[in-house]
Formats: sequence, structure tokens, C-alpha cells
Amino acid sequence: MNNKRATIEDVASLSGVSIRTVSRVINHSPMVGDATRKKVLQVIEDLEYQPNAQARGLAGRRSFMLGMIYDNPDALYIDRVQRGVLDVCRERGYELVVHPCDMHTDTLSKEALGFVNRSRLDGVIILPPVSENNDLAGTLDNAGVNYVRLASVALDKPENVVISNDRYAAASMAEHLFSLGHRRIGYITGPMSMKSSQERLDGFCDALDKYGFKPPEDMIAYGEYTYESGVECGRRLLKDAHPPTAIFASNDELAMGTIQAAREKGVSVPDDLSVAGFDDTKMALRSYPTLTTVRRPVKEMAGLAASKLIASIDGRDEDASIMNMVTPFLIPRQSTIPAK
Amino acid sequence: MNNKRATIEDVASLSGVSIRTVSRVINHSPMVGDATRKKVLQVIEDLEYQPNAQARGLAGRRSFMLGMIYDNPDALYIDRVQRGVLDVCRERGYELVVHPCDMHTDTLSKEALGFVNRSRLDGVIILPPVSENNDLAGTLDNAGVNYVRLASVALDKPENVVISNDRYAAASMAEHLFSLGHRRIGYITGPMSMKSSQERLDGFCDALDKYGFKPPEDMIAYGEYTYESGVECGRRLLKDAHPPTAIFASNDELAMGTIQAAREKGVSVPDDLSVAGFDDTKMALRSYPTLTTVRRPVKEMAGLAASKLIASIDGRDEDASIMNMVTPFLIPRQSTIPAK
DNA sequence: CTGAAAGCGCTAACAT
DNA sequence: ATGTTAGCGCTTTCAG
Repeated sequence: MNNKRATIEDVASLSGVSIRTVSRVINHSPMVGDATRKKVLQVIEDLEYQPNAQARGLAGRRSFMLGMIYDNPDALYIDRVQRGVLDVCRERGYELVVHPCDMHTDTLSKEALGFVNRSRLDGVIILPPVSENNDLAGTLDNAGVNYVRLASVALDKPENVVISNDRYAAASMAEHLFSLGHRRIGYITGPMSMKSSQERLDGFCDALDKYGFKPPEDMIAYGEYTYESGVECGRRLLKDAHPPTAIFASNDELAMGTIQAAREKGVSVPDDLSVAGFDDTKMALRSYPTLTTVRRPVKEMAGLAASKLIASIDGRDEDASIMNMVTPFLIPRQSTIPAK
Repeated sequence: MNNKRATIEDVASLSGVSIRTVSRVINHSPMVGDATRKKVLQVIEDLEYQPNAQARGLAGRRSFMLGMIYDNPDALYIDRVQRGVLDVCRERGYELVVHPCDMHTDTLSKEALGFVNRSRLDGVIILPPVSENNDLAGTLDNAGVNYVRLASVALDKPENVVISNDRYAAASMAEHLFSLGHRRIGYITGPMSMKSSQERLDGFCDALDKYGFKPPEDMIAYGEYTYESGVECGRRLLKDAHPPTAIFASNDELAMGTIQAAREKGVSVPDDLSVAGFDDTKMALRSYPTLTTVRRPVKEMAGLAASKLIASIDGRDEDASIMNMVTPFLIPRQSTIPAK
């Protein structure tokens, strides 16, 4: 940098107070006289002084940095989370360090802890499906690292998780289809190793159950949350002797695959087959017909997670331990219409 | 953290050398005896010692952190860049701090500089279209901040930019359409304030020119890189008395909009109209028909940018000042077929 | 409410 | 090739 940056000392001497006082002002301590504070703030502005985060971190043992750990193929989801977290970070003077990882490596926990320690992160936010890894959470907890997981079930203490009620949302979608008159509804799952897959399937079954229906085993296809898997499962469901009038695919990728499978077979969506997805990806709006889907308030979830994390960091345990659960909502579009 | 982390001092005493020597080992200084180095490294491993990045930063005036500044709606693009940058960061021991911003604010430069200074970032990577802001680049340069811009033209010194040859790519696409027998080709631009829009349009014209054609003004629609704009421009081009047999939309969003416009008008893609896009977004593969498009090697560009940035930081000027230009490549899919 | 001084853990002159 | 030591800029006891 050309003109060396001002230090706390410059601010102190120019405002005629001690370093300690400037530090108090920076850290919003209430123990400063109003006149003093104002004066100091003025000098800070004049000098365009910015506290050195590293020095603050070294001395105060906090970095004002949060980390984000994930292994998720959905770029839009990641982007939404980043923005949600950053909205809160900005208010509170934090920065965000990103850390995509490989959830299938056996050194994941160690590696993640290394990440946190190296940068002295004040806390981390963990996205699904990595968030479902209890070994990782345990490792972090053990090391005294603050963390919050984004998940679809309460797999941790309230201060460590923000929940999306996927189960309820899936049930809503099932009811939506049901209310459109569909009685033979196919369902395509994600990988059953993921909580979200289980929850969504359970929600689907909950709803059928409510109407006195038993989820027909032959109408449930076990998929992978991918397009290819959607094509395959869609084909299988559609070639049934008694094919479904609607298919609820548990994410948009699967739904797009399902639509493709229908197209191949000359089954018209939505005229002959209603199709619903989950996630509200960009494709949902661009596909033809546009896709009825479920949108999780991802950005809001992320914001809650960041707030919770910062509350933990600040030791505001009452705030941190509030249970946060958000509810996704249904977005009806063209791909679902009344059954014939 | 429970068990306080080891410090350089612990490592020093346990390996029976001075702090300075440990520091040398950490920083890969060649001035250490082989035996000594080995011993120290062993202790480091045993203690699971990780140098404190903040202390390193404070003392050594580098943070080992890179920043990424952007205001881009394409989450996939951002994700690809982040991953490309991080691949290089990992090798070199850097972390990545993300910073989405609002490019339309007049305090952008100041705000961005604040970001860099606050966290003492060693450098930043700037994504388009923010990267086209010369005021920002000037401000950073002035402050002695290392930066690299991702762009589609050489709008800065070689050490400060990695270029994607959009012009060439657009020309390839035009030739592709031409070689399929299309002679009346519509073109939809992005916002002409963006270099990428200009470059792609120029590339398109270059190609026509090469075949002795003049780009017909009435076949050029000025759009916005959005789906809605694609629908609108598509409609306009298609209602021409002498409609095009192919439309080259300068990004995938526009192309999807164009396909929608064709659908509205009962024009079949690709039978009656070939449509091509640019970017290779996820939609390109999910649309029906799948979309012929252009893919920029985004991750590679990002990696080059990171390498270049780190070279600058390290003062390896020869490495930093190599001109980096990558060439996007055409991906033919179902949406473009021979003209009838 | 404010100030003086002791580090936080590391790098980099400066010795040896 | 290795050790000694003075900071980097800030927070935080501990006194006033």
C-alpha cells in the first residue's frame, strides 16, 4: 500500500485520548463518554482508519471470520447460502471464508478442523449433506469450535442447527396433488442415505396417510437426486400397467428427468401427467411446462444460521439456543393440473 | 478450543532448535539443514502444529488470503470460479474470502478497498462485469493492492487480467450455423455496456464478414442477457417478414427465452429454427431440445487468475506478467441442425 | 470513565 | 546454518 494505513495509535494521538479508549470505541464498549466517542469517531473517519483485523484477532483471539463448509453440487443453493450468510456478516463486521470439500474422504473431519484452526475462524456453517456427518460435528464440538448445521431434521442441539421442514413441505405437495384429484401418484426419492430424502418421503407418506391412502410400494422409485436418475425412475414408473397420473420427484433435477422420460414415451406433461419437483432451481422456471415445485427459504435459513453462530461466538447463549425451523412453501406452476 | 493449540515456541523447544529455525521450516526457507528440517517437521506433525495465520499475517504483513469480488447473477459461474481459485489456493496455502457486491453503487471502489484493507487480503480476483470497472481497478492499483480481473478483452496489463476469447468463440458459433447452411441468422446481444456483449457481437460479425456477408441490422436484437429479454427479442426477430432460420443468442438465458418465443409462435426448434446460446449453463443440457452453446473454461481461467495473483504477491513478476488468454469451445447439441 | 503496559504468535533484521 | 530480539497493531488486565 502506498500511503501507510493509519493505526490505532494515530487515531489515539490525533484525538488526544489513549489507545485503550479508541479500542473501546471500536468495540462499541459503553464505557466511553459521549463527547470522547464522537471525537474519536470523527478522527477515525478523517483518517479512514480501519482496525487491522489480524492484530485484533491475535490480541483478542477472534478473527471476525466465519467459514462455510460444503460438498454440494447445487451452485444456486450455495450461492443463496453465501448471500444469506453475508447479509448478516456485513451487519456484524464478519467476513466469509469458503471451503468446498470432499465429503467422501475419510480425513474430512481432520481436514475441516485444520481449516478452522489455520484461519482461526470464529465459527463455521455446514451445509447439507456434509452437515449430516456427525463425526465432523463431534470433532468440531470437541475442539470447541462454534458451528451451525443446515439440515432437514433436528440432528443436533438447537444452537447447532437450523432446520428446514422438508417433511411438511413434501406433505403439502402431496396434498396439492391429491387436491387436484390425483389418486395414483408416483414418487421418486433421493439417496436414502440423506436425511432430506427420508424426510421428504415421510412427508409424502404422511399426507397420503392423512387421506387414508397407503403409499403404494410400486409407485415409489428410489433415485439419486440427479437428472439421469429422474429419467430412469420416470421410465420405470410410467411403464407400469397402471401408470400414475402424477409424479412427485423429490428434487427439480429428478423432475426434469421425469419430464424427459414422459416426453420419450409420448406422455404429455401436464395433460397426461402432472409432475412436481422440489428446490425451485432456475430450471423450474425455464422448463416447459414450468415446474410446480417447493422453495426452501434458503437465504433466510442461512441468515438465521449466521446470526445463531455469531450469538454463540458472542456468548449470547439465550439467543443462540433458540430453535430455528423454517418452512418451505409450495410454488404451483404449469406442470401440475387436475387429474382427468 | 479445549487443549490449547501448540505454538511455534512449543515446536522449537521440543525439537531443540530456535524459533527462528522453526519459522524457516514453516516458510520453506532453504537455509535449514536437512536433519534439522526433518526433526522439526516431525515435531510439527506430532504436535499437530498449525502456524497461526493471524500472527503470521501481522508479523509478515501477508494474510495468505485472497478475495473475490463480484456482482454476477449466474451462480454456476461464480461457483466454478470459486472452485478454480480454491484449487490453486489449496496448493499454495491460501484461503478465499468472498465478497458479492452491488456494482451500481457509487461507493463500490471505496467499499471494495475497505474489504481488502480490513482483512489485509494479499490480493483480489474480480469477476465480470465488475471487472470492467476501471475506477475500481484504478483505486486498487493506487492503493498497491494486487488484483486480477476476469474479462473478455485485454483491458489491463497482462499481470492484471485473464482473458476469455469470447470474440473468437462467437465467430466459431456463427461459422457453425453458417456451415449448417443458415444464411439468415438472427443475433441477440447482451447489454452493450458490457465488453462481453461487444466482443460476442463483433465475433459474430467477423464470421459473417469472412463469408462476405454483412450482418443485417434488422436481424440484430439488442437484449439484456435475461430470459425475459430473450423472449422479447425472439418475438421481434421471428415476426420479421423474412424470418431467420437460426438465432444465435449471446447467452443461454437469452436462448431459452428465444426458444420460448418460438414455441409461442408455433415455430419448432430445431426443425424450423436453430437456436444457439453461450455459457453452457445447466439449462442448456436440460432444455428440450438440448442447447448448442459455448463453454468458457471458467474453472481454468479462475485457476490461472489465482496463480497469476499469487505470482504477483510473491513478486515473481516474470510469471505474473505472462499473458493469459483462454478460448471457449463450441458444444453442438440438438438445437442446431442444417437449414432446410 | 480513562490510561499504562503486558502480551497474542509470528517474521525479519541482525548477529554469530 | 542457526540463534537473538524487536516489533506487527491490537485487546485486555490492572490501576487510577
